[in-house]
Formats: sequence, C-alpha cells, structure tokens
Amino acid sequence: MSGYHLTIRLTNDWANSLNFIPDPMGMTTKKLPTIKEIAKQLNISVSTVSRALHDHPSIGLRTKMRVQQLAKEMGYEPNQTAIFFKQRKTFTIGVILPYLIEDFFAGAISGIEAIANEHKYNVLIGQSNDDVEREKAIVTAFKNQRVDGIIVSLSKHTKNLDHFTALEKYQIPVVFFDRVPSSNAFNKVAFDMPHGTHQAISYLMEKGHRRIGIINGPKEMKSSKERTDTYMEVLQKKRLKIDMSLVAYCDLTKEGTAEAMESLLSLKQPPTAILAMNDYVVLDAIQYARSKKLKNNKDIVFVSYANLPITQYLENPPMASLEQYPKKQGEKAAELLLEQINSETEISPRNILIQGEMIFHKGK
Amino acid sequence: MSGYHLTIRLTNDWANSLNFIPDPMGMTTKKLPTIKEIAKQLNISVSTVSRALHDHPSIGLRTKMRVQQLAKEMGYEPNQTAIFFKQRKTFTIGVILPYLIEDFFAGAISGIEAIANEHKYNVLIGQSNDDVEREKAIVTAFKNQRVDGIIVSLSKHTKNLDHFTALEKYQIPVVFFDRVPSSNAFNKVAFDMPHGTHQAISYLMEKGHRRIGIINGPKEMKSSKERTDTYMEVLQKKRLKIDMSLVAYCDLTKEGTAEAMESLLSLKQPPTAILAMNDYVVLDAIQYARSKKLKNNKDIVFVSYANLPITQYLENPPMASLEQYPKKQGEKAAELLLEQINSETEISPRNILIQGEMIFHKGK
DNA sequence: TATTACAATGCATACGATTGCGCTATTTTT
DNA sequence: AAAAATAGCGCAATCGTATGCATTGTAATA
Repeated sequence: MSGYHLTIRLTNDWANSLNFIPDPMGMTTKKLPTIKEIAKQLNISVSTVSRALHDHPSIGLRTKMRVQQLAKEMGYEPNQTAIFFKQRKTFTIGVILPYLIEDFFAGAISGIEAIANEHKYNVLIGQSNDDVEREKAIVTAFKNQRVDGIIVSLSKHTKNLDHFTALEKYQIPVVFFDRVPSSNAFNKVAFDMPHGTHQAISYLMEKGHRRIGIINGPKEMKSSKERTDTYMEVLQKKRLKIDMSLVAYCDLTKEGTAEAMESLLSLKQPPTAILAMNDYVVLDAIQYARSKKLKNNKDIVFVSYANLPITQYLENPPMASLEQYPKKQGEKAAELLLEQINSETEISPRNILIQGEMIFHKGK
Repeated sequence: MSGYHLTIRLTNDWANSLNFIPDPMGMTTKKLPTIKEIAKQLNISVSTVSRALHDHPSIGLRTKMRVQQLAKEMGYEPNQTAIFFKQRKTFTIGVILPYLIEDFFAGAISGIEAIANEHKYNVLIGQSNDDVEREKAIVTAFKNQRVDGIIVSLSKHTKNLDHFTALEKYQIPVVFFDRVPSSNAFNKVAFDMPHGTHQAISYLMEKGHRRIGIINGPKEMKSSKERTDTYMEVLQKKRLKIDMSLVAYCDLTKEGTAEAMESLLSLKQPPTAILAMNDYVVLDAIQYARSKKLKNNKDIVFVSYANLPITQYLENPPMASLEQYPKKQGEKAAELLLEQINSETEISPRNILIQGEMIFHKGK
C-alpha cells in the first residue's frame, strides 16, 4: 500500500486555465471560471455573456462568437447549483424504494435511470428499508432539495400517505410503482396482478389441475389480496368449488414457507399445483416438497411470480414464472413522472398496469 | 382507469400555512416560507432569523424562541438549493457504475447509500452501460452539479483516466471500487484477488487436485491477469509445472464459456478442477460439463467468484464460491470517500482490499 | 432630413441563505 | 460615576445566473 500523492498532468481542455488564487491559509484554491470572469475579460456585461452563451437572438454574432470562444478556452461550465437555485428547477428526480439490493428494484432503478438520463435528468436514490420513518425523512430531504418529482415504491408498513399527498402543495409530482396505494387518486405503475394471476391459473387448469394451492405473502399485502380475489374469480367463472384452505399465507421466510407448504400438503386432498408469491418463496417451497419426496413438475407443479433472473440454471425450477418486467416498470414510471413534470396544466392521475408474461422453464 | 384529480386534505404540520398568491395566469402558485417571510412577520432582520434558526449564541433567548416558534408554525424548511449554492457544498455524492441491474453493483449501491445516509449525504447515480462516453458525460454532469465526491466502478473499456484526474482541480475526491485502475495513485476499494485466488487454489490442491483449469474473462480485464498471475505464483511455490493451456479466456457469454470449456476438456490431460471467473460463467460451464456426461463435484469440481445470491438453491452448484461482499465494498468506498471529503488537508490515496471468503455449497 | 424602427448591449434586481462587521444599549468593572 | 465589556441585533455583501427594462447607436422609412 503505497502513499503516493495524486500527481496529475492534465491533458484535456475543460480542466485547464483555472485561476489559482492563494487563500488566507496560504493554500491555493481554485476559482472556477464564471460568466462574470468572461464578462470582465471581454469588457462586456454579464448579461450579455449569459445571453451569448444561450444563443439569444438579441446578441450580435460577433460578440456571441467571442464569448463562446473564450468560454471554451477558459473551460467554462455553468454552475448548476446556481442555476437550480435561480430557476427553481433541479432536473433531478428522487427515487424511494425499500431495498436497492432486490433484483426487482435494481431492475426498476435501472429503467428509471435510463429514461431520466435520456431527458437530461438526474436520479437521486434513497432506500427506506421498509421503515416508514426513513421513508418520511427521505421525502423531506427530497422536498428540501427541490427535486422535480418523486418515484416511490412504498415501504411495507406505510399506511398513511400524508407525507406524499403534501408534496402536491410543493408542486412535486409523485408516481408510485410496484408497491402502490390502492386509491386511484395517484399516479401508479404496477404489475397487472389480476391479468397475470388469471393467466397462471387458467394455464394450470388447462393442464388439468383442479386443486390449485396458493402461497401468498403476508395478509396485509395488497398483492396477497389481489391474488386471492382473482383466484376466487377464476374458479367461480369455471363453476368450481372454492376451497379456502388451499390459500396459505407466509411471512416470506424459509420457515414461513415451510409452514405454508405443510398446511397445504397435509390437506385431505392436497393441491396438485401451487402458485407462489415469488421466486424466493417458490424455491423454498420446491425444496420442501422435494424433502417430502414429491417430484417437482410431476407429483406437484409450481408457478410463481418472477423476481430472479437465473431460474434457467435451476435443476428444479418452477414450471413457469410470471415475468414482471421490472425495468419496464421503472421506465414507465419515469416516463409518467416526466410527463407530469413537464405538463403545464395539472394532469389527472394515471394508472398504468404492466402485463406480465408466462415464462416456461425446463429443468436442467 | 378513472380520471380523478388529486384532492388533498392536509393533516400534517409542515405542509400547512403556505401563502397562495395568484400568478399572472390566474392560477395559484405556492410561495414557500423563507427566512425573509419570518423576518418580516416578526419585524426583525433576516440575519437574525438565520442565526436564530442555527442557535447562534449572539441571539437572545427570547427572539430565538419566537423565531423558532413561528418557523415551525409556518412550516418553514430551508431551501437546500440556496444553501448548496451559497455554501459551495451539496452533501451529495455521485456514483457511477456500469450496470445497476447486476447483483454485485446493486449490493454495492445499497452499501453506499446506507453509509451516505448515515452521514446525511445524498446519493446521485449514473450507469455508464460500459460506455466510455457516457461515463465522461456523467462525470461532467456530476462536476457541474458540484457533488462533493464521486465513487466509480470503471466501464469495461475505460483506458484513459483524464476525466477523473481532472476532478482533482475541482476539489472533488474520487474513490474507485471493484473495477479499479491499476495505478496506486488513486483511492480504491476492491476484492483482494490474489488472496482469494490463493485461497481457492490452495483449497483445491489440498483436495488433491493437481491439474486446475482457469476460465478467465477477456484478456484485457485486470482481474483476468491478476487471477492468472496468482495461479502461476501458487503453482511455482508448490514447485509444480505450469501448463498455460489450462488457462482459458472467454467473453462471458454462454457460447464463449462453452468454447473455453471445450478447449480445457479436450486436453490430453484435462483438468480435474476449474476455477471460473464468476457465477454466470461457472453455471454455463457446469451446464456444459454435464452435457458431456461429467458429474459435477465428482468427475470435475468447480469453484467460482460469487455474484449471485442464490447458489444455495442450485442442484448443481459449484463446490465453493468466493464471496466478495459487494455491500461491504460499497460501504468501505463510501467511508473512504467521506473521509476524503471531510479532511482538511489532502490525504494520500488509500488502497483498500476486501478479503473474500470461501463459501461451500452442498447441492440440493 | 426628420422620424421611426430595430439591433445590440448594459443596468439592476432577484433567487434564499450565510456571515463579517458595525452599531446600540445594557451590564459589569474599577 | 465614568470607562470598559458584552449582549443583541441590523446592514450589506456575496454566491452565479437569468431576465425585464432602459439605453445606445445605426439603419430603414417617410
């Protein structure tokens, strides 16, 4: 581990010709080039420089060229903090989500960043760790930073949305995604749960399954309810008897999943197929089933909502996954937000549903 | 999809008591409370208000209370854009990395955000998509935004570091992580490749393996070279003959991996163990081996550098993975950066190595 | 030629907060 | 009681940029 100091030899333009002025401490500090500097050197006013740099029509071609030329030579770059302040616009959007590390959210962020970048917007991130207080703190920070808009996936425990509705007063539009509130009064982008669940269940029924089990997440989760509702709906349509003991809940842990599986498998008529809340759960479930000597995709069939990118490598994958296109969700959310940000008039909230797709796996 | 407008009923403090002033268009715009407003209402100067809000000792207790009281009532919150501008400090760090979606980077970002948040810093992100031009553009944007520091994992193709060295002139410290430059003149945090590789190879040799194959990434990658060097070093120390035909390279695609495997397995004396560059590669390699009727962990043994969180669910996982602790790397990088940011004097660059750990998998 | 039009530039202010310095009144010291 | 110290507050400048309006000079019009 060596102790070299950074010795730098600049070769690129924009970092050259900075003025070094000695400060009181005797150290040298940089004075970055400003329009003021340019104005002084050319003996013209700052307003002229400002306009010249923006190609304002009222500035003569000659001065325009001189200004732009010198600006380039000095390596002038506008101080965005000043512009943000003056213009009351930061070209920044804030993203709040529970955990950056989860594949789904990482994919979403990736999509958000891509769209934001396309429109010259910056992306500020904050993870709530599913903690409501953190979520509120991030909102406040974003608000004070004057972000132009916020995209958020709610913390698991957020019930009260006041900290978001209040943003309306500050002209800061909000778009929810994935974990969205139920009210239609908000902009939201989410997986089309009814559609996806319908697909999955219909598929299983076509394959001849009549007793289909469900492993939901916690009862409080909106998605659990939606899944169950759709499940019942489909069965009703097909005029099948609904057996609620086929609907299990779990806390998303391995143990919780095992319990749910146990309750399902110990039924007098156990399910021949199981629809699980996500890949993490389904993998635990499959493991459990196999430990009970049940053959995957033979004695029992699994379908789940996809979160993991690599089910293709699994020896015993679920028969199918419902791909939710996290990146696409992020992109849509960002587009919707930018639309809101850049619209003159207030737009009524939109509710975008992303339709999933059944991806079939063959075990390796 | 209904078309409700947002109708908001505020219940929390900080969003109340905003002044609404009609603008030229006849619409109502918010005038957010400022210290100026507070000053006017209390008939005192703005400087007094500012100091009162900061608990400055030269302000009388009485006025202090009055100010803080009113500020609270008005829901005053400082305009950070103004403060950033004035203080020439944004409490923001920029993070540049190739792909947000990769597990490793997502983990790193998570760690960075956690530490940043702990210190009241914000995190701005930008993904380079392994494109050097994008990388430069992001650096410029960050520079103009006056971020206080930058953490970066280099694009695969970045050779020239001028766009980073130039930041020194702007007093913006930089910390590299994971994909770091070779020069010791930079702050960097990275996986201890020699140490990890040494661990892996020693382990395999203890298990009796004498012909150990390597599947590297592309030759240009620094990690490929490091891995090979360490490999040779270990063999030399053990006085074993070095056979360079045991070192293969691949382009990280499935096909590339297959080719590499083919070249290794077609040797007169094929390897009995293979060390692969990462989990993606190793999974493809294992698949290939199995397609050739080789039994995983029996006919041939695999070890790789971990990227994926769920090797535990694999039927045919590598025998072991070298965990690289992405989150920890992010945390370290953030800590190092904050240290640089907050140090009065210039610190000499530090080079932090994160030691991996062998994680042993049992197939499920 | 007198008048008007317009092209090109400068002046002044604002954005919101911080801070060095100066001023006044009160209290403490001698 | 006079001098010195201090507590408490205001003035004004500053950060870098943008922009409405006034100003100047020149060219086009009548």
